[in-house]
Amino acid sequence: MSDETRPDRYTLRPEPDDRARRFLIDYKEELNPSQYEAAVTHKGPLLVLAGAGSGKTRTLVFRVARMVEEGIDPASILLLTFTRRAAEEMLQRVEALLGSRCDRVTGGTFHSFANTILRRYAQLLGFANAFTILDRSDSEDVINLIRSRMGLDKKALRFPRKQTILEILSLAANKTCGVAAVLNEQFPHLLDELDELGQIADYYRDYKRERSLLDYDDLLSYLRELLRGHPELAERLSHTFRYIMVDEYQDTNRLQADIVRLLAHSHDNVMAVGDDAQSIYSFRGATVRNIFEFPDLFPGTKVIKLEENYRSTQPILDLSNEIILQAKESYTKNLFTRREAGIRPVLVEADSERYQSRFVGQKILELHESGVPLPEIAVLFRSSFHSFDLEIELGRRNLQFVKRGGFKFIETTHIKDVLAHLRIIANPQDAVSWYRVLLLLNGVGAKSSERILAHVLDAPDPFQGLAAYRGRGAVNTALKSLAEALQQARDEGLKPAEQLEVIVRYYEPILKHRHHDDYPKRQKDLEHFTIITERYRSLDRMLSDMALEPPTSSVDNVLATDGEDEGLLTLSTIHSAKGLEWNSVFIIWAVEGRFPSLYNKDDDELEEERRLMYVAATRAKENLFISYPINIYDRATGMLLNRPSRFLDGIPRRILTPVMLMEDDDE
DNA sequence: GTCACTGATCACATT
DNA sequence: GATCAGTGAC
Repeated sequence: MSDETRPDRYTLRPEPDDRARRFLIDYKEELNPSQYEAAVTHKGPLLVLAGAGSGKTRTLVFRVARMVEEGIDPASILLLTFTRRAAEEMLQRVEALLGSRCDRVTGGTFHSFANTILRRYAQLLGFANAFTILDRSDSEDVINLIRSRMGLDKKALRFPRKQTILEILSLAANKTCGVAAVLNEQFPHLLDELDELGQIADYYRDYKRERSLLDYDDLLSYLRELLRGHPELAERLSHTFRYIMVDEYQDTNRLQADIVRLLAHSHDNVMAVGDDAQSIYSFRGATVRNIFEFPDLFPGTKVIKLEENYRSTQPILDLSNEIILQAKESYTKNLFTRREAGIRPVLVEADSERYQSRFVGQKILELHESGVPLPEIAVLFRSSFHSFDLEIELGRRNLQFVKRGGFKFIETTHIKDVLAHLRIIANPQDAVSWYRVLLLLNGVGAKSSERILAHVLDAPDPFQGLAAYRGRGAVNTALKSLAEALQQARDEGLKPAEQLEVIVRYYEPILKHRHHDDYPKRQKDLEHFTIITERYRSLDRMLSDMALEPPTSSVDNVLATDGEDEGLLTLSTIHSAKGLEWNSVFIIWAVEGRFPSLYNKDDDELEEERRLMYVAATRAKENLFISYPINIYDRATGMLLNRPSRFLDGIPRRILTPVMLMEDDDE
């Protein structure tokens, strides 16, 4: 529908001050003029360029509240965020303002939203509704299988590894371009393999389709396909969700933009919020261009900038501005604050990683003693493994922490193993899980599992098929006990946690055999995992959640599950720190080779690393410490890391104060 | 032909 | 810690 033909009956009421009283909340009092403007503009496309700490979340919260107060049905509001947590937090804050009226707002990530819609309409695309979601390592397993079936692993010249193949296919999906374009742009050295990669892509797509498997990208791709191919459904959904808000728009990709465009097709009521200076997810196909092209996608877009920073003191902002000022491209905003006074950020050079860790540990204790609560302190780093040494140091000082980012609990082999059994129960056609489960059996390798699987999937009831299969000797007994366990766990009357217990009981001997060294630790993990699953009533729901929004804590932190971070210090990758803030922030490993990482060499990648440093610095409210160890030998590359991060080059001492570490031998 | 085990090699960020 | 190639055992 063009702009002309669309009836636009909405008129913004004039608002003399006395009229404002009809609202419970005094929006003008609560928000600055730009924020207010954003909160009361409900019709038509709106782009909010919100700088770091500019009260973006607050604006979104008040905007939802305002809509509900104006009588807009909460069920017609869709809030798409980067993590489920972000959505939950916002909706809780709205609830605090208005009570439970707003609990019918739909909120979540693009992926979880796609999952919800596809569970309902997947059959329109020829999928079973009980599809299984493949996480990254599942997808890699499939790629591996295909690669060996196509005989590409035996090729004389080396063929790319499964991670690389998947990365290429994933980028092609997210940027909605062909494999050839991805190769041209990012993997020119693999252009010779274009044909084979294309074949793998086709094979992979068909393989998943036949078995009702969807990877992360499929959730989005098929949602788009659904909307494009079924206009009447698109119309209906568009009508259901008449007010759409997309947070962190700078980290969305072309595919997501397409979805937003289609969803809003009948009304154009879309608010995109983001900050071009904080775009840090290009590895997921996100491009900062997306946010700039929003007005092209939605002609007539109103643009609002939020430039006042309420988070950080002036000295912290000075440093942040300095970091981003040196970027090659320039950004749209200039942040300012009224929090003039404050402590200057500090740059600490340490002789070794140990000294860096000791400095951080000691400083954290000092801050804590001077009254900063531990949950108000965070240590940020480029890569998850950068904190290993510090974790030991913190343990020594009895400082407990939650770690965000990095390997997740849910991704460990033993958890994935038991989940695979449950996934078979939920989707008996799930060949990926069948493989995983069969390969666990002693005497069953790649070949026999293919044979067994062919037999199993051919049977009208795969479980009967398994029970009927005749293997040789020990293999046969193993298969029988697997069949038995699956039958038992399949009982409709069981809750997910109980089903899991059946599987764990069956799996324990396998675990013992395969991981005899750290068997007890892994067994504890499994126990803990059953506790996590107790809140679920539906197996499908639980499995989707585990794939899309798994418990956030990383491996060793399960005990502080999803840690409402009570009393705990935070360790986090910068990526996982997006949108968060702390009174005091440490950025460690600010050294060339680690940050920026050695793997990112071209200009665009380096620009993104710079934005990453900017994101890190702008997390701090009052205290910011940047540190780097010097003269570190990097074994992986054989390089000596001996220069501070280029992003700190040339920053005047009055903005970033270098500090010497003094030895006070306490050991 | 098939599988299990050993030791060398390499490791960025995430829905 | 996970993965891969190589090797010996059945």
